[in-house]
Amino acid sequence: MMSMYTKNINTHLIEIKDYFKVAISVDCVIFGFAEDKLKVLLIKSDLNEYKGKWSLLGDIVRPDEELEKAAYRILSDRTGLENVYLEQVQTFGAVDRHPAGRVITVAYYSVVNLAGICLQAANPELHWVPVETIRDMAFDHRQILEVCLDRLQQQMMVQPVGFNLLPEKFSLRALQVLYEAVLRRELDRRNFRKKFLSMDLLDDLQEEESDVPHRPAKLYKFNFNKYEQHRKRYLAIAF
Amino acid sequence: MMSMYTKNINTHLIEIKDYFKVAISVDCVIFGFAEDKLKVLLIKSDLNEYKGKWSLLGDIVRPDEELEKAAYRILSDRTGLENVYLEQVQTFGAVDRHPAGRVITVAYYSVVNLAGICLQAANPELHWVPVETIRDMAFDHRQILEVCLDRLQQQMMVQPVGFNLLPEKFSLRALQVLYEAVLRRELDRRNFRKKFLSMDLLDDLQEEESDVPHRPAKLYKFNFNKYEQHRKRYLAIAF
DNA sequence: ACAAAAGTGTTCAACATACACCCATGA
DNA sequence: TCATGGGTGTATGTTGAACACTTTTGT
Repeated sequence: MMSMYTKNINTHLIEIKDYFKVAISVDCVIFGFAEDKLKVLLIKSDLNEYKGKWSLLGDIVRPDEELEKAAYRILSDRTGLENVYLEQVQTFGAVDRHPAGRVITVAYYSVVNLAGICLQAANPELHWVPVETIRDMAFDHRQILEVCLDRLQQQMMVQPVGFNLLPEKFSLRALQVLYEAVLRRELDRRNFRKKFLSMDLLDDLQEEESDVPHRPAKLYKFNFNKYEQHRKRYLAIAF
Repeated sequence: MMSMYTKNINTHLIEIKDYFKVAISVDCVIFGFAEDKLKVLLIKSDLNEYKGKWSLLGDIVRPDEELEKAAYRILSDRTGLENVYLEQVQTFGAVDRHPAGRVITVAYYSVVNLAGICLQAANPELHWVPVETIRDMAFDHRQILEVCLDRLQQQMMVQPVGFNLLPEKFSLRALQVLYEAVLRRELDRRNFRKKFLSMDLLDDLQEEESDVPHRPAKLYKFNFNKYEQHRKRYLAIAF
């Protein structure tokens, strides 16, 4: 029974049937951004059925634990980060989705600044994998990833989630590369800059990049406070 | 044990603890439209704790049942309708949300043409309740309703879900009244008509209203096929 | 003839898109 | 001086918003 809390339900086979008819887990799709690519934090599955395949970070929810708390626990256990952006996406409950029995999983996605993370030394199997290189995954995790990626793309256009993927100080170029990587399309540089500068939510830090082999870019910081105050509501009917 | 399948987890107290550590249920927020008002199908709770309060339609998920199947089952049991629009919204898992123990519930919303529904005679407690009159509800159902209503409002602006709330043949006026009721704001008639007619997704049926004490309106039908083919993808970055 | 809702067009402002040149820096 | 990306403005088309009168029907 103890092992239920210390082992990971996705990487170690547990006879859930002996404890629960139905078990609840949380799976986290943790997005990061590095080398101009969108990445996801994944672990190699230990489970025989899925030996060597990539798996999301997940765990069962403890009987007295809130769902969101469980997601934060997984996140801080694996990345050491607290207070990160986290959002529930969807629940996956296919009867045969887990070989150990009926495991219904609630998927969350998170966006973190990958640069500020020391992966736990205890987990050499943990890797930041570029999203576009991912093919097979364990369980239905490929599908979960897909749905979370869709959600991220939608949110990026409507809320300032992207800034959590960058360091606090960033150039407009970095921001654009990020948007292009997540939305998977090229954007016009002048229009992109115009748009973000005209939103008036980027604080000009009066600083510049250094150590670049070309003209250094100005650095900005996203003003979350100003955003919270001037939040736009969404109006147009269009489909 | 048998009673778990025939009784409703939200209206009859069951000692879940004896069977499961955690139970999974599905709750359906079923929207309808009548008398120019958005309504939800609700039932009076039988549970002592929530005697007389409104409750969503829900039931526990059977061990071998897909989540979505469970939602469809609830829907067709209560409304007799098949093949309706149904969408998963969010999962609610607060530790104390159900007095019978830990019950994690997956919320779905549905939109149906209320006119085509005969409520099951076996359920005199079932009612179409105008959304704006709803105050207290059993459990956390008020919160669930709120979240589903938000989602419905968002979807209405981006996908043609609204048409499922109307009869097959409808006037532009009826469509506008529906949008105004769901989005809770007035819309300009000329702009509304222009927008929907220019989408070119409404088939002019060459029919008119009858028995109205004024000039009869033309009737239209939404062309779902055409929509599926010309689906817009959503582009602008705005927040 | 009157009441009640149907139907219709134009103007203006805001915003998305397309597009090309000069500038600052390090090598 | 060259290579590399940083930084800028204008013109055009589309779309949303505001707004008032005529038409058709039933009573």
